[in-house]
Amino acid sequence: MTTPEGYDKYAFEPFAVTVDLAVFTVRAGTLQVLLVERGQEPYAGRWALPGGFVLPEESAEEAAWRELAEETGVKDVSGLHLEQLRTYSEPGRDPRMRVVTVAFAALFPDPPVPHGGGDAAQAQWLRFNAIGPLAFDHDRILADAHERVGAKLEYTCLATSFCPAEFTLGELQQVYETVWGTPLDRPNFRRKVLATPGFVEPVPGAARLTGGRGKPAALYRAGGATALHPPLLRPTTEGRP
Amino acid sequence: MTTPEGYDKYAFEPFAVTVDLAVFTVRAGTLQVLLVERGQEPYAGRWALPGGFVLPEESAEEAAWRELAEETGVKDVSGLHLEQLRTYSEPGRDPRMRVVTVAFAALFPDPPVPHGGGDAAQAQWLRFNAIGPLAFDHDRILADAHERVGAKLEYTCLATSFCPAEFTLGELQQVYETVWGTPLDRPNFRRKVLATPGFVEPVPGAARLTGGRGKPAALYRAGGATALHPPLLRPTTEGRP
DNA sequence: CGACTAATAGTCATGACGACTATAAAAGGG
DNA sequence: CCCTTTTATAGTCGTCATGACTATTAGTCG
Repeated sequence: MTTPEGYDKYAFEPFAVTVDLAVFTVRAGTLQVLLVERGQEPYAGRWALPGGFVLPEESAEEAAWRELAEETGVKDVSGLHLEQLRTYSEPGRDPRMRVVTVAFAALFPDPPVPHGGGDAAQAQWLRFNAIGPLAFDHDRILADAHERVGAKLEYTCLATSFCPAEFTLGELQQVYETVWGTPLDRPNFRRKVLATPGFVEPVPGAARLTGGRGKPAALYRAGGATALHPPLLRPTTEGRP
Repeated sequence: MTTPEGYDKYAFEPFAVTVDLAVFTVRAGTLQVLLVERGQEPYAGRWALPGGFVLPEESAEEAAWRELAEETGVKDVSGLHLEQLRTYSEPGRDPRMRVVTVAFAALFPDPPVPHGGGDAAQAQWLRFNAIGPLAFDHDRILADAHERVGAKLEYTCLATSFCPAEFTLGELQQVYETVWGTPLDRPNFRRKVLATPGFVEPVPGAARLTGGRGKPAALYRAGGATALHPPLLRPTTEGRP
């Protein structure tokens, strides 16, 4: 038996532990993912999820926050949404050695600049729909992350994490439509969002945003609620396992 | 930066990777958890979740299945529900060394015998409500597992995994009430379950079980569906984060 | 000024759900 | 043997959430 009683330095195999991040954003009605291009074998030239080793004195969560700041080039990433997805540990997932990775899903609200400074290997935003095969098992991780985010939009207020501090209901609806890939009825979406206490609250200054054509929309900001009761279910999705 | 490019044997700290299992069952209207008593320091004499090291040639899932069979003493554990919960990686969670654990939640349908054979350190079933402080961070893992199972009852057919192959609707309702700790209205529960296609299907032989007092109940078995649309929400739980 | 666009305000029928009441089929006690 | 207790099953009723629409308002663009 391999119970954790009386650890023997040689009773177990040491593994490398990494974190991998699936960072999403919604820009111009498209869902985008932060990716890095691999420079070395294996999978040289392929795109991969940003990530890195968990350091000796940090947890996987701390490593994920650190990587999130490093890869996006943003100093203050507090306030972003970051949650653990699951852990991928198949023995052959990295051909070089045994690597166990803790995957995270993160949301970037305000579309940041494509790629900032001088670092050539800086991460880039790519359209979720136009992503070819990724390195390692990152296709699966990304698919799992997408499914998780889509599911969480149903029963949490997560969608506001995709939006800037102040947003219109049209922008919020676009988040849902972009992540789910389904159009929603605008009046019904409005009614549902406004009927959920604490989901959004109107910006008091009677502020209105005049972006382009059409009637200017009222501005809202995220409310205090975190859960949606009852949930805002995806349409036409009958039996979803 | 700590990107996974060009692994150096000494660029990372090796961690021990374990699995920990929160195994639930419903027996006689009480929720019970499989626990082992620790014989050594640290936390000697305390109860802990069963678990063990991930072996060099197996994934965390395979390790969890192996541990599930070992700790319960049941040969064939296929068919049981086992799912990954999340990974706990705080540097100080094991005082001896750096251990990253992948936690799993499992369900045992038919209440197995309290503890089987000769092994003195065999795992035992304890009432969920009467569980003192566990070893390590297992209190938190157990709480997370309980919350996950309770949430999954809402929107999946998971409850049938707590029941034997053939069961009455009263038994199924007792699963919900036991895990959630809330009484449910029997006629409404019936209506909801029977109205969900594929949740349960009646046993064809017009079979009826006469257990004790009262009118005998019809027998059902699990249907083909896995998801519940719309979900069966917990009552009186307004804003749940 | 008028077409176009987008936001906002309704309407209406259906379905799901909570709170009940009523009936049926067994066991057990006098 | 009847009557009470117990549990399963059937049905009712009002409310609320929702999907599918239609209508109105307030701006830009030509």
